[in-house]
Amino acid sequence: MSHPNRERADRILDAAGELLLRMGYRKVAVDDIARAVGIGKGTVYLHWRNKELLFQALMMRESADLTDEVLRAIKADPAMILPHRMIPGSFLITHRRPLVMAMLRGNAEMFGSLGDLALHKQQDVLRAQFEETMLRHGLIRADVPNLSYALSASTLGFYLGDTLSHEFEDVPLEEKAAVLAHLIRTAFEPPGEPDPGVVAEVSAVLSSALEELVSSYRNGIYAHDPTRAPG
Amino acid sequence: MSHPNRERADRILDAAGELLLRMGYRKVAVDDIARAVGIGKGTVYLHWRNKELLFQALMMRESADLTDEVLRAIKADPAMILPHRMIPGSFLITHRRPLVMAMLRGNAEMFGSLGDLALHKQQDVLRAQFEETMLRHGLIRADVPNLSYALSASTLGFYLGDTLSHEFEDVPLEEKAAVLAHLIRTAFEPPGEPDPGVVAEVSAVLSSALEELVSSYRNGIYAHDPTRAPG
DNA sequence: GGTTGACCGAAAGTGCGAATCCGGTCAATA
DNA sequence: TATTGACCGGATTCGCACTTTCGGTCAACC
Repeated sequence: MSHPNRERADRILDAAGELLLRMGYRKVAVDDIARAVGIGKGTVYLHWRNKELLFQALMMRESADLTDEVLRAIKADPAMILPHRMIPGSFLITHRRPLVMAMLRGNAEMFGSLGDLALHKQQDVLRAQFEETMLRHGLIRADVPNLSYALSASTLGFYLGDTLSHEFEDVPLEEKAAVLAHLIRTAFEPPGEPDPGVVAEVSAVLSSALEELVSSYRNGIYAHDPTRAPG
Repeated sequence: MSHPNRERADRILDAAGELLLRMGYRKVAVDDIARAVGIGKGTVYLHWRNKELLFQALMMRESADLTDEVLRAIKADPAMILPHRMIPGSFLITHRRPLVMAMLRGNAEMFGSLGDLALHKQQDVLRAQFEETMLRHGLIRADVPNLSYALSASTLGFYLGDTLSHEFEDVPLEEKAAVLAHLIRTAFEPPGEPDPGVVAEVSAVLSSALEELVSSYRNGIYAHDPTRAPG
């Protein structure tokens, strides 16, 4: 094997993440990252063609890890796929990842020109599939108008909550998640208990979709390794 | 009467609002406003001690007009006080006022240092009163956790919706309002039809609260007129 | 006495050459 | 042959003098 070793790539991404949080995209020099890892700057370029791809890889890894965490929660308890558990659960998991939070908030000065990373496309596909599956199995009510927008708009405020207004920044995260759970359950789920068989089935479908997403993210991390010939 | 006439003050505020929308707070010179109205710069200072107070008055007037519009809607149909009508209704009314929208979005470059204007205090009082009244009369369910936060967070996303993400900017405003109505009704209101007597009573209470708020705003507009001695 | 616009000073903007930074490369190195 | 860091050049920042803008005042005017 002639291509740069993966463990080193991870150490580079670790350093990049730490520096990104501390100083923001523009003020982090590739040289800083290399020095933090104890390698030469040139070596970094053996892993990614340029700075932007390096940080894209970082965010890919972050997304993969986050998705994996959600996936494990579902494996541990299939009922986690119910919207009123899935959505607040993801909310909590996401909030433990400062890089993802910064990206969601479009933190302009942390991520300079570093675009939307095209992560959204895959996420959008998954979200559409989530909604469709839930609807088909009766786990989301059929009478919600414009479901996609409804879910986005009603969830967005929870994520951006204390970015503006600071009014509720003292409310503990778990309490916010509980509010979100109430909102989702009452506004989007049908009354009554869900059928356990349906839950198991949907859980399986969703797990494999998430697994696919995780590995698609993971592939992306090294997709730009210059020593690998393109497919 | 020796103090500057009110009709002229309104013309000044009209011009200020127009220029504010077109060029933003910093690029609007007091002289521009005066010239647009056809008066001298000094005359503007007969109405407000400085530029900031002028624009605060502008936003006061804007808030008063908006609140008044909501009030008239309630007078026309008392059932408008029901959360699932009041909140989407205010949403629509607010969206027709570009200045208020810009302020809500904290449009930093439109309102330079122009702070939060202390409008929030009065609004917060009203909101608290709204929630308390609704709860007391059973028009909002008692089992919603952290009601204040729940309402804020679930509503916020609708207001900020296409500021970020642009994903749903093609969805017509009326459809967004309909989604919001569904959300509020299912998540915050009890099932079944409300008692018409209760609606009438709450409508009266709320109307007078709104009237008070409107006149408090209106008083604020000229509160800084230097030719008027402070109370 | 209501109104004005010339006037003031602080602050923001402009122009520009010098100095610095930093992404990306590649010949030298181990 | 994997790794490196000196090196290149484009872009950004800095320093600084100069100009312009503009909020706020007030003597003069109607």
